[in-house]
Amino acid sequence: MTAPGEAARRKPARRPTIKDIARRAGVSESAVSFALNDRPGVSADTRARIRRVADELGWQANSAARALSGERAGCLGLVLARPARTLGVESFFLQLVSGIQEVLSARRTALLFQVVEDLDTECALYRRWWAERRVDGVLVVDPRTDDPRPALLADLGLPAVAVGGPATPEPTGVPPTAPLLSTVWADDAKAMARVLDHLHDLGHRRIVHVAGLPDLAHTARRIHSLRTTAARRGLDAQRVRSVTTDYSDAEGAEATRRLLDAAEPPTAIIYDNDVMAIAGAAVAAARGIPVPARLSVVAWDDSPLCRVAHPPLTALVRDTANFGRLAAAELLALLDGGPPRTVEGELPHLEPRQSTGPPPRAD
Amino acid sequence: MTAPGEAARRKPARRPTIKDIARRAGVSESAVSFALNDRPGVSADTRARIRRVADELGWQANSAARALSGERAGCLGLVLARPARTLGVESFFLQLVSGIQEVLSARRTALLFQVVEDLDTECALYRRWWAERRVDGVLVVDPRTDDPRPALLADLGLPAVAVGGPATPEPTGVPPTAPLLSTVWADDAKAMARVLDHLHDLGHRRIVHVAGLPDLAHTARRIHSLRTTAARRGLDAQRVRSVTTDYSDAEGAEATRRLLDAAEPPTAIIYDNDVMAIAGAAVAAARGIPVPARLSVVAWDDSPLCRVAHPPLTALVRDTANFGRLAAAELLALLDGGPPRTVEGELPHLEPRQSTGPPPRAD
DNA sequence: AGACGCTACTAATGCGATTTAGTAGGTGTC
DNA sequence: GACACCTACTAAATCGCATTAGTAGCGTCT
Repeated sequence: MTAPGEAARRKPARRPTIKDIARRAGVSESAVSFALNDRPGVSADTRARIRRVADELGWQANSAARALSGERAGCLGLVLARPARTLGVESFFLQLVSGIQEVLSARRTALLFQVVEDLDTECALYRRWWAERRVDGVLVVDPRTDDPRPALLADLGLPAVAVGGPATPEPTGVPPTAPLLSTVWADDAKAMARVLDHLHDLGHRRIVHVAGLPDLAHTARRIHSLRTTAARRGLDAQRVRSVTTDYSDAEGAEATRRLLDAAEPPTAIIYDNDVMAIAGAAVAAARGIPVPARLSVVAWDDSPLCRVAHPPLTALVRDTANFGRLAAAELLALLDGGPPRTVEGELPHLEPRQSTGPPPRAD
Repeated sequence: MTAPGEAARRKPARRPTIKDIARRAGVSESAVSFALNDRPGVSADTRARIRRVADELGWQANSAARALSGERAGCLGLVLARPARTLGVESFFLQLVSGIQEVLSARRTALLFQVVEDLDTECALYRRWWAERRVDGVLVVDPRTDDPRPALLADLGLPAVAVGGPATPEPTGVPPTAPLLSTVWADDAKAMARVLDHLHDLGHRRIVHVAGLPDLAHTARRIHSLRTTAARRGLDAQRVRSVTTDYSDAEGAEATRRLLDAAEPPTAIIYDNDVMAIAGAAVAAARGIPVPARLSVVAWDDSPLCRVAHPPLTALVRDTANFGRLAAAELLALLDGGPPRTVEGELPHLEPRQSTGPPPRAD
């Protein structure tokens, strides 16, 4: 009657605790804790013995117990706010995540990953994770021009790294609490200038940038850079400009159609992601417009697709996994008490392929 | 001197505990626990009052404390074992994950997601998660024909759902411990039969299946189905066959090149994913082989890319997010003490687009 | 009126670690 | 030899919640 669940299902192996180690090593639990956490208070001999026993038993700290007493959850969070519709073909996130985890796994830190529909849900999730003490910090992606997240996170005291750009250009007004927000970003402005230079040097004068979501910070930076670079080169703002989309293949194709139907169609188009670039190239192909003879195409972000496209697309290549590594390292540094920093990742470089060339003679 | 960290960094808001609620509601902590967990032992009035106070304080259970006392971590795990190289363009996983999380978030369950290099690391990770009590169960993807994971998980007593196919056809030998493994799968065999029927009806007699990794269970099922369906239809096994790849665009393209160079090139190719299909179509385009006039192309798994390709690719469409929902629901049922089950997801359906048509007359 | 049972609670214990406050035992000092 | 002092440990408290074992109060039955 008092029998412990000696039911049909055989009980799986019990997980060893420090108590088990203590008993087998003939010491107290505290000694075990000291030994396994590299704290002083145990002799080298005892420490070695305890370590050996722990290994024998295959002991691993119970993460819940550790989190409860030690303040640290040993877990970081990453939320991706994307309407399911645009959860399309993008290697970006898996690459980023794999880079992040390379760094985290070395530190035995787990990553909580969640896809949500919108920004509000994302914020609610941060609150919940904070209240539940589920994560020690978060990686914030897709920073926006007017972003509520840094303030929220500062308020909660949740350490964070903004991946992809300075979410807040400068702390404005009264800091609510000391923000623990680092930033890892790439110089989109300079990259855009390089692309424009490349096209301009080839002879293009009518260049359109099919941008992504307008309220993302990096989109704003790219648009701004296009404008200033064009001005610097004395290009006509009517002919060198940006149009915004939602990053989907559908809007990329639609924008391309509109552009090609215009009285003075562009001779080069820069797409803010690979999917739109492919979609755009397909539109051109469908209309019998040869690439690059009559239209040059550049994709921001490379992918296998750009390589297998016909013709292969000139692309801005960046090492996304490395970006993830950088971000993870920065967040860990923050958790270790380091100061918030702003770190610049590698500048994307232009990989010329067969989708760019000089514009048709008439232009 | 005894001042609590009244340091430079202002202390972030303290998270309320049940003790705070108990004090404010004038009851004991146990009463609060009962009230908030829908257990008997408190009157309706008191329960309501406690709930109100908890809401006011914005209380959320500390996940570590709950895990420590309540046995449940409130967290599930998903490991993706992929060499970084093939972490390419695939909407499959993000879609799957977003479906999974739709179900989980309703139950306040988090998802630990990790990308690793290989199967061994994946197994090690399961062990660690188990030892650390980090997860209550896991979702196993990419089941293989000879898969070590079911046995390991059964051994650990870690509930799991195999996503994408019966990892073990039937429990063979002595079951180590009662396995808690459910399966969610799609009938790849029937889907393959449909594809083959479609192509056969169009008149194709030389059909090649460019398959993915040969040791994945669903690849095996597709290959087997191709063979038996071909036999049933009286097709020549020399002319209707499968070749395997690693799913990458590079191998997809390479396989296509080899096939097209053969003495009797196929008139139709079925690719096991969208990336290879696009790469294959690009190879055909590069050789001036018109699709579908001289070569029909079918992609297994749809994506925006198939739609924007030129011509748009005929694809086997499946609702991946829904597959994720199904898997998550099954795992939760298992955690609630339900029996392991095998659930069949929706059959993928063929979406004919412009990449398939009758073979050239000569054939 | 006492035994009984039920409701609505409180007190105490445990989960598995970390951490603080002790406490033996040895060493050095004058 | 009394004292301080360090080393190497142990005992006990703690984290926040769940849970089990009480317990007080009240109505009911015989």
